[in-house]
Amino acid sequence: MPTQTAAQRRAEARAAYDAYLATCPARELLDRISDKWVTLILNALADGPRRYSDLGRTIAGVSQKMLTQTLRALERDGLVTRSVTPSVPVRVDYELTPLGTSLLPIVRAVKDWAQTHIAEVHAARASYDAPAGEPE
Amino acid sequence: MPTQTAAQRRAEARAAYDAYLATCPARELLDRISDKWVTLILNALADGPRRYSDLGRTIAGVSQKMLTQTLRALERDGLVTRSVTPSVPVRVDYELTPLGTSLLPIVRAVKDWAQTHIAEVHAARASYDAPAGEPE
DNA sequence: CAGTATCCCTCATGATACTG
DNA sequence: CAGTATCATGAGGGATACTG
Repeated sequence: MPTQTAAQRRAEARAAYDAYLATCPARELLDRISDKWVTLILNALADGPRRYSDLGRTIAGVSQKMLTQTLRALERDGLVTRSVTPSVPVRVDYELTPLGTSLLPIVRAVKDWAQTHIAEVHAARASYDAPAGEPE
Repeated sequence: MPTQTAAQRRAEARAAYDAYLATCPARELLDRISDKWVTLILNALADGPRRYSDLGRTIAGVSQKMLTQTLRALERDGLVTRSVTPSVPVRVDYELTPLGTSLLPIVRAVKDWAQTHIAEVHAARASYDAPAGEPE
């Protein structure tokens, strides 16, 4: 294992990784976090740990598969922790890690932007879709 | 033909937007902007107008199809403008609108986060993937 | 130069059913 | 409760060829 500190690794990362490059691993990570389920799940975890079923209820319309799949990916990437309480029935809580917390303000901003500007976007679409000579 | 176009119907947006609700249009918009090509294109337009081929070169690995398709979607959503200069050969410039500019800081943050924290994420993955009893 | 038009295929996602 | 397993669908996206 290298003797580098996290800070040193971060500094190196900034220089070495350019998401514009197709071959760059940052591309893959960018695609990973540019995901609506990721955005919604991280936002849902903003106020502390939450249970699996609780998340499923908050994020209406998410399938069990996508919820589990996304949570596993987030856990693997070190953005959330998964803690099992061996009670009966079993209880599982998910919580943001420091790394996940560092991403939270950003995905929160994404979600907020979508909610705030949707009317403008819809207006733009209506205008774009309207036939050329269409009167206002 | 119906008196109302699909676009007009969409334009009749409802007041309460909550991206957590599955039926909410904000969900669709969230998914739209949570896209790696959107993130990369908006970032590439940060410093002013750029030509089609210029964008294609900057965002290495993007196919013509995805570049055109994403630019069209962004134009329709009112995030970028498309201006054609009828020279020979033709010249097309894309530029952020005020609405697009309002999203820029956010997608920039997403891209920067990916580039900055990729080493940590990779470390987390290695740790997650390692067999349980594996020595450090 | 800046696209458009096809073909084609993989993978992401949803629905459903089952389990410790 | 918190998943896992399986199947089916279709949208995402690349490669290629053509055009004003």
